Amino acid sequence: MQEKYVPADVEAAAQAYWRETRAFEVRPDPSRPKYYCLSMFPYPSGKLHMGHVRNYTIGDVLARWHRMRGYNVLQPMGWDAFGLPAENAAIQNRVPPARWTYDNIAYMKKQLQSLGFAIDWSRELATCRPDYYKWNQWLFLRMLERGIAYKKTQIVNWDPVDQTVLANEQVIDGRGWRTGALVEKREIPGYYLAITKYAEELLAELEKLPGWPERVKLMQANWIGKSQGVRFAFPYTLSGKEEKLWVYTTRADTIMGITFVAVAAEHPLAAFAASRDARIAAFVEECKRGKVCEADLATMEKKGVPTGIFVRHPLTQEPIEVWVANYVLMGYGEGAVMAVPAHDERDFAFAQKHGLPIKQVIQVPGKTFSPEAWQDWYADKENGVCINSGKYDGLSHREAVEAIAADLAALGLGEKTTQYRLRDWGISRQRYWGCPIPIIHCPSCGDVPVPDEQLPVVLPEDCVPDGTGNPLLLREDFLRCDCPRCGASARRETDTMDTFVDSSWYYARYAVEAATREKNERMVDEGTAYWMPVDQYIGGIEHAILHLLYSRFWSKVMRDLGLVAYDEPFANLLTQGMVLNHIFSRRSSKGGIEYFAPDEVAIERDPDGRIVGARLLRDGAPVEYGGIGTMSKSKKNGVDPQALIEKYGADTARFFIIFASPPEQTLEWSDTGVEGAFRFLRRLWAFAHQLRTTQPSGESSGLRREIHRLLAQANHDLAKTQLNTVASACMKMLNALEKAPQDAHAREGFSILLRLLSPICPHITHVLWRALDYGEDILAAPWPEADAQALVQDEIELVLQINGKLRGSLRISAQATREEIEAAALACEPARKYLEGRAVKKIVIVPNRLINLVV
RNA sequence: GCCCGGAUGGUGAAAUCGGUAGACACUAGGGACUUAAAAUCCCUUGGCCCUCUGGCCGUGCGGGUUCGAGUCCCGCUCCGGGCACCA
Repeated sequence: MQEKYVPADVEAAAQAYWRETRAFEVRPDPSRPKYYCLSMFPYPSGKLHMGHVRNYTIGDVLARWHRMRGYNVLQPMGWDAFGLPAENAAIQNRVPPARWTYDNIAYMKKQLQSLGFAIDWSRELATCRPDYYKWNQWLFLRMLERGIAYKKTQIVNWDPVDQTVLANEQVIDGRGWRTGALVEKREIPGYYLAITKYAEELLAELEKLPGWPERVKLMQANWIGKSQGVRFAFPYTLSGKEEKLWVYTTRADTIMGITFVAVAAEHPLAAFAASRDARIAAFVEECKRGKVCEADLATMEKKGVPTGIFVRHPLTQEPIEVWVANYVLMGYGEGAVMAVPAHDERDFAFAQKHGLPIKQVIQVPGKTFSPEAWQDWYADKENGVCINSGKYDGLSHREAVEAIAADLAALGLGEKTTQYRLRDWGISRQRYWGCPIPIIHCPSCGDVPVPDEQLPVVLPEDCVPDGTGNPLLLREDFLRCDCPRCGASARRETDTMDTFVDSSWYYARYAVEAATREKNERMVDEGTAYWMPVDQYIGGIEHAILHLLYSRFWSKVMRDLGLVAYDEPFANLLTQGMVLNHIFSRRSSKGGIEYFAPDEVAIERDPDGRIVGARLLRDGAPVEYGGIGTMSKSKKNGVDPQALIEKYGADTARFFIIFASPPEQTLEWSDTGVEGAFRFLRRLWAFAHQLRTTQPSGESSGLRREIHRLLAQANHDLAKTQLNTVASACMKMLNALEKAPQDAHAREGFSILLRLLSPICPHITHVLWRALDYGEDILAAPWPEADAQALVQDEIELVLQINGKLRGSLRISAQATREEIEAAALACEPARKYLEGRAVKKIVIVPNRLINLVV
């Protein structure tokens, strides 16, 4: 073995060995437990960034650890290859998205390989390949047959200059990113997937996922947003006709406090009012400005106009005016709400602004109501009782809801219902670089599904979008086709699918057998049945809701079609914290935003070290500081790990990112400390070199006890995926080995250290394992377990507290009884000093830890 | 605005069930080795006080529970993630 640690040589040797032995290509094997370890596949944006390195290193540590513990481990990799950035790149460089994407994949694959991940590359897939997206189309057609996929109108962001639909991300301060034009809302048709049909199951089965973080389950539950309430109608007469205005509320107990009704701008009643009143029409028009996004709607100033239309209170017959308000969402409930200003904060703000009456109908004992200012107790469901509500006075929230629902039902004007916040999933995108929706538009037959035998509908790969709309609209060779039903000439649908469709089932596809992939006559197979569900899924917390919920939904649809047997795709989930970096930007002349990498700017700080501004190094002019945020290509704040790998090697990069912080925690990027990781590996190498050439002498149980103590701790930490302290344990082991005399236990200790470290730093440990003749392949070595015998101690140290304050410590036999400990504590020097003869009232003993004397 | 997290030295962090706060590292300072540099090794490194033994304070802020709180409870502040067309 070489005297000096040269990472490039070590890593080349280890990687060559894995390649030659096909170390990570796996097949189903019923004789061993399986472990499907999956990291979220990357979008091929160009280069890896530190978030990827973190994600895949965490996954690789878990994969290698399980493999050494005897599991049959599958760890695949692929590419989430459709998406907007490829079109942006095309606009900028006039390169077809396909070429840009494939080039990026090739480069990023090399980067991943240089990091030495234990990936079965024979299963690699890219979602932009027809052999993959064929099955998106096939499953979409099955959903269409079952009424799970359907067509309706959707509201999109419209750029009136480019005549194109914009993503929320492309709308900056209400304007199109390229044109600077004011964005409008526009209604267009699109396909939806009825995820709401699965709302109840998606919610209920969260409880069957003990391996998921509580916070993710909580976020999903809130997103699904199940509520029990009452759907009821306000009758009204319009142009001589009896009509009903339906609303939904969870606070039927406040029904006697209604002082107005508010409808969304898109509500039919608003449209009717607008048709006869220019002021209302202008307001409805105003509501169309701005982008389609909940955050924008929620932070908007609450505005509204009265319609002059009155409905009747269903219980009192009192006339109630209908308002059009911008805070009512058409997509939730009925697009209309009863307004009870006294007990709903938004209604309160709206009523105050427009001088509408505020009528208190709930009282919490001991509180005083004032219409002047909102107080949180006004919305209290737990402690309130009805007042000013006639026969309902004195009833609690629950009692009043029951009574009022019953009365409304008796009148035929309402019923108790369950409502979900979750909306159906709109999958149509008016974009080129995505999976074509397999529909043909026939002038006589209408929308006709593409027959299965014509799948896949292949996307032409040579288009170059220019930002002015979907280039497929110009491709006659793609557009023209024959109607499968009547044979007449027809046109293909040009909308493509949301990229979340691609990522909703890729994990099941990785698992199929090679033969199935080659023939491509089945979406999934027995390989899927063997490997699924994923035993450990690892990915960013930013996917806590959408991607994970869509994947759960898609799995359930596949199950109901008899394709798979599992209910849930991911048994255990590790949500990796984001890797953050500073964001710098500047307005472009057109009103768009241009981002700059942190190394392109000079940062200015105030005396407290806070960043107050920055200047672009190129031109010296100021740029705006946008705080810190997740590393992304679009914000140009990603850090390419390449330089790190080239300078220190993959093992150092891997060790450093694992050591830097626990996996679930957000990490503000800084490479301070990389040197320390590298120094550790160099010391490891030097120690191995020296261990090879020295004869052991003497016997010291101290070292063995220390190594096994650290091992027990590290195994405990591994089980809860707290990997940073496993890295620390490795450092502590090396410190202990270096300090101890080279006794008979040094070789055992070092073999434990190598195995414990190998999932994190697989290259150096592979090479040292062989160099020290521990065996042929460290991957085949058994995972080390702590020897309980080695941990036994005769004497322990107890902390002495007096009134909870640390006052000293005492050494005592590990077998000492409670009485012996108490006697020893009372007799020791610090106790006598601090007690000063005062009587001890109480003695608290925490076994093996401390004794606290309370006086 | 709504939902979900986070905050511990100059820095990344540790503290397993409410029980010794700051393990392990980084940075900085001092020293050894060296012609020199690199590398390596040793020492110091939360703040304040003290001649020493040692003492007091300290886990974002303000309260509370407890023999004992970084950890539990209540109320805030700031930062991050998500909000359905970024992925």
